[in-house]
Amino acid sequence: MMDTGGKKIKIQAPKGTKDVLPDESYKWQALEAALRESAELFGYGEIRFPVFEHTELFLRGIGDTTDVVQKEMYTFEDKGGRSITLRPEGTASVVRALNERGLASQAMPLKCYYIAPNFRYEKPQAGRLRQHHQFGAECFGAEGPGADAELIALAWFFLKRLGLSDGVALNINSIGCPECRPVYHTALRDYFSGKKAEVCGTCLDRLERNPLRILDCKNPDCAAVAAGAPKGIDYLCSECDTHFSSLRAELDAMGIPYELDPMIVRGLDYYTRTVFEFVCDRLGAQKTVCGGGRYDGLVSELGGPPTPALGFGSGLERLLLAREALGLEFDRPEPCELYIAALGPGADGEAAALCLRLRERGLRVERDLCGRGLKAQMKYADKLGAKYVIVLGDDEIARREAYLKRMDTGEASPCGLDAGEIYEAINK
RNA sequence: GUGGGUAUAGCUCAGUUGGUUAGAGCACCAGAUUGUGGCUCUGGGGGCCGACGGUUCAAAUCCGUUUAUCCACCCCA
Repeated sequence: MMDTGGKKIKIQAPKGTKDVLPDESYKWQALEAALRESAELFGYGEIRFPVFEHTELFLRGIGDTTDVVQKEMYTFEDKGGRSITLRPEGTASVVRALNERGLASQAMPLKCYYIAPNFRYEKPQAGRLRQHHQFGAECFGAEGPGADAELIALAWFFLKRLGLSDGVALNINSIGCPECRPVYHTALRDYFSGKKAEVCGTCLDRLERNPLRILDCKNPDCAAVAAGAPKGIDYLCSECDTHFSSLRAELDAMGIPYELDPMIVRGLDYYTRTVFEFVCDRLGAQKTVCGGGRYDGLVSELGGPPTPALGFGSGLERLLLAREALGLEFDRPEPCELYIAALGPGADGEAAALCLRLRERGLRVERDLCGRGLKAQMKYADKLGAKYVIVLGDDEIARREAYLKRMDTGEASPCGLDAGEIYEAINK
């Protein structure tokens, strides 16, 4: 709320954005800590990159026929006349950054992760925002199915660590490579061309642009037609087929449960071979909590050396929603350990100094900053969950001694007004 | 971009067939014999009833428009 010439107007957060205030940020911190630890256990190092990029990067990287590029990007011209876009997803930026640094000279495999905001001009709904945050992991230089298995294992690992393994299911598919996919596309086109009357308008459009997407249409009529469509798995070339079955064997060996889902089609054009998603069915319509796959062609598409690669993205907001749906809570932050109630202006300096000395020793200490009376300060200390309280008045300062009161039992014992002594008394 | 629901205090919501100065609970602040929290009691601050326009003697209430929000489609994390 701000006052502009007598009229109060409310300025609210832009559509599709969310604030995280201190009473909730501990959840984000705990979530992020779990994600970072998981990534690092798997040998992934953090990468940081800008929030905006040249628009061209996403046009080439994501594919200019995708919905993300066609209608969801925050694109603008900067003062230098460059076309700039707020990053709608992380993979293109990672590839760009690594190419720029000379990917070919890096030790392979190169594994990195990020936790970063993405921006898409969408119509918000449950689990879908215009600014959302993703945990992403990308692995470069590993062609074999072991990399796919390890990446999926990482996703499985952090989801389990977050307590979501029971609420989440893994679906995998292989959409083939530039060798075998055209064969399948042709088969799909042949199939759907004979059924044009039975599918919806957008699917007719998809038939031209990307017939794979028809398989994913939620329209019941289209789904019925799609059910009889040729299966991509039957058209994989022998290399892709071997890759996919080896991946499944490794997942089986690790005991990671999954379903084969021929309907999985990722909406980003760069995927090849393995695609997968973890879905939480307690989550409403936007229930994919982690999705990714292999993108062997992207690095060279963006000007780098031909490099096999794969990765996933996982939405932090959805992870938090999933935990909430399952009734899981995060530990609250440590409460205040000591509250110093100062009485009268003479005590303020003493209280300020004690607070600083004790904070230097690593203690969470608070004191009155609002000029409140003793009773109000005690109430506030209680609200903070303070474990101890010291009342500092002229008397105590003159005697250099005060009572250290335990808030849970109410008992108080004398304690000298010395940071060291107070610290010892609290930590004994 | 398409469709539906909802807009009253910081939060959760009441508000009778249109009728005086718009309510409760929680939260916040201050008191209940001068320096000690939780329980209880009392009091207080805080809303132009989302915004604009219309009908009416009279609108939080009826009508229209708009904005926001929620949910679904599309797409995605």
